[in-house]
Amino acid sequence: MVKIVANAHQAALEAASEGARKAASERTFFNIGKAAKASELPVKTVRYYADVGLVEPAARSKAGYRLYDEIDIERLRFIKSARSFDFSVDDCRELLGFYQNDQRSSRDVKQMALKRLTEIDQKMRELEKLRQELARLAHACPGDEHPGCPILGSFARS
Amino acid sequence: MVKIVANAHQAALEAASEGARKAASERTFFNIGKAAKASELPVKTVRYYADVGLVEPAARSKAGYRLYDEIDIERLRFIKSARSFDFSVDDCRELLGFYQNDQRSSRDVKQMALKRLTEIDQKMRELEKLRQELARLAHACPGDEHPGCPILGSFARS
DNA sequence: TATAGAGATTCCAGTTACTGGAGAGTCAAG
DNA sequence: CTTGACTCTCCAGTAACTGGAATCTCTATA
Repeated sequence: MVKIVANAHQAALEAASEGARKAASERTFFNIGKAAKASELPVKTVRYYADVGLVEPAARSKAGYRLYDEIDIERLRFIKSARSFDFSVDDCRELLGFYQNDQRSSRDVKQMALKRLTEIDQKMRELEKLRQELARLAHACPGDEHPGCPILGSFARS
Repeated sequence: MVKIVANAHQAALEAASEGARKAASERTFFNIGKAAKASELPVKTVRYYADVGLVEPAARSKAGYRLYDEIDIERLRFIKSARSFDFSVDDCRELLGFYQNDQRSSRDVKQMALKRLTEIDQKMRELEKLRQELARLAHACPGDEHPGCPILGSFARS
């Protein structure tokens, strides 16, 4: 039996009792609005992830509505987390692949994490340099009604 | 006397008809390649800045070549510096406006610098949080040939 | 049952600051 | 006169969405 949940109240009920009943032949679908809410992503973004083949809905309704099952929603949540670390969408695709592959090695995942980490470190070093220099300039600037300004001066000179 | 560099023999005429911005005598023009080299910007970028009205060439040759004078090149260099602090192109437009306006107040410039500074600080705080959390996860990951991985686990859970 | 309103669809455009490339014209040197 | 280096304009693509238009579809209510 296939169930489609499109109503908020009903969806809540289904979601609530989700753990209790994964009875074999029963399947609960969520349309995009519910999937978005459940994964805390904007609808537009969920649709985008489907478009780029990152998380495609398990099915479509007769009317063409995207239908997400619980595993899809898990995937969406996974992506949301990975994206929050600024992994690119492509990296997310790869991470999701690892996630779904129980033959993976944690080595591969760790490698990606370390790579991302060095990128973050690099970015932070750059920002720190900018911050220092800009702070120095701002500090030297009187910030009054006169035109004399070491910030502009520095930009002009360098 | 008007001096023209880089194949721009018609520039004199055009510049003259535009009205003298430099007292009547010597004017040297550079075509986009020279201007790019002088400002250490890619040709494409210089052209782009012209397109978006950030730094428009003082003149055009008969054949339609962009002709930059020294002041233009100063502007390009100014923009390059400002951009290196990650001021947006719009902010650069504003900063350039200040730079070229001797009625400016250093207050306005300083305000922009401080705003940029808080943005940088904000970004650094975010990155620092990411870095810590990701480092924690990576540290906890064995990085071996087994599938068990706290990084994936964390993404799945959160 | 008619209908209003919420929510879904696709497709297109815009965001930022460029960058790459095609096809064509221009210039100086040999 | 040809060659090669430059330059021109215009179009497309980048990353990861986001906004909006025009058009269904579903459901709750009068």
